[in-house]
Amino acid sequence: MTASSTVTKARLLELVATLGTAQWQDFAAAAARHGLTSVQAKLLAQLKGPVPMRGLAELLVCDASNVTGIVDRLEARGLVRRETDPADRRVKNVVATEEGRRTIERVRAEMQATHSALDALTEEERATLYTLLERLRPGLEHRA
Amino acid sequence: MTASSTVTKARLLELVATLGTAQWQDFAAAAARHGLTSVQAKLLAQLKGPVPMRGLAELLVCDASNVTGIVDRLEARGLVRRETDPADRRVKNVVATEEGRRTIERVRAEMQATHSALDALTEEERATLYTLLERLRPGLEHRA
DNA sequence: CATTGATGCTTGAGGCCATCAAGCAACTGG
DNA sequence: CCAGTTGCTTGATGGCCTCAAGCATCAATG
Repeated sequence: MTASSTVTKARLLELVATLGTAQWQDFAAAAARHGLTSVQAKLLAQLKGPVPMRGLAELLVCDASNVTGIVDRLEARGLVRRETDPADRRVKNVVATEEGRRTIERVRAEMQATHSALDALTEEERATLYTLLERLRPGLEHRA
Repeated sequence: MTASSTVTKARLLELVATLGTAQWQDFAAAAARHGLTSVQAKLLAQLKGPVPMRGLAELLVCDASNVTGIVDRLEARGLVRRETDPADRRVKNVVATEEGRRTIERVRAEMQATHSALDALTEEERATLYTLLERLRPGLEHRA
């Protein structure tokens, strides 16, 4: 049993990795069609409301100084805006402009490969998949 | 039903994305502990046998000229070797050295977050998850 | 053969991503 | 008011990535 379990686990791991990169490339390709790099699109996707630079660095798991450049480029295209926080003038809150929101929404809609992949499942199967994946989350996320 | 189905689909999509990036960061962190960038590790992971540069470019979905640099850096560290193909002297087959194989094997083993996440499922659940994910593959992969 | 074309790889220029160290501005506690 | 902390930016350095151009080799044709 240990043996067969190990095999299943290794294969499952590989499958998850394969699908993960396929979805990522689907996302990157959709973003590229709108002149965005994947990281720019990912940042834009996080902006449901105003988020300080520091918060973006944590969401993207990278250095804060890196965020400066990414936001610079998005701001230069008018997809994003910096607003200095009135309560603490050190922090700059980043908000998506109307065009930024429209753009990221289109990117999401244009992830055809991902959408068609999910369409291959019935609603019930999607629910099953969801609960299984939900159980994976704690193990994957409690890392720095 | 359309409405609830849509909600489930959007959430599922987001969950898949979240887990995908979490796993990728687990991989990147493990690679970094061995002084490898994520792309270098990913390339190394593809080398079950000799693979020509062109083939690596397809596997990594990037330009061939990019592979040159990545292999250069891996070769400089002795993790990989270029062998010119005897049948066609234009092609260089890349093979992992013994150290390269050992290194990537350690990286795989050290993906603690991923392993512990999978340990949260019973073997039966893993099997279910596997078949569900397997059904997603065709939709995700038949894109250029 | 010799030429023409295609294919595999590399090089160089240019741009983005990523980190680190250093710095400035603004808040905070005493 | 002053020392320390925090949020952001800048500059240096290096890796990733693409495109255009180039060299070497192979394959097909006359």
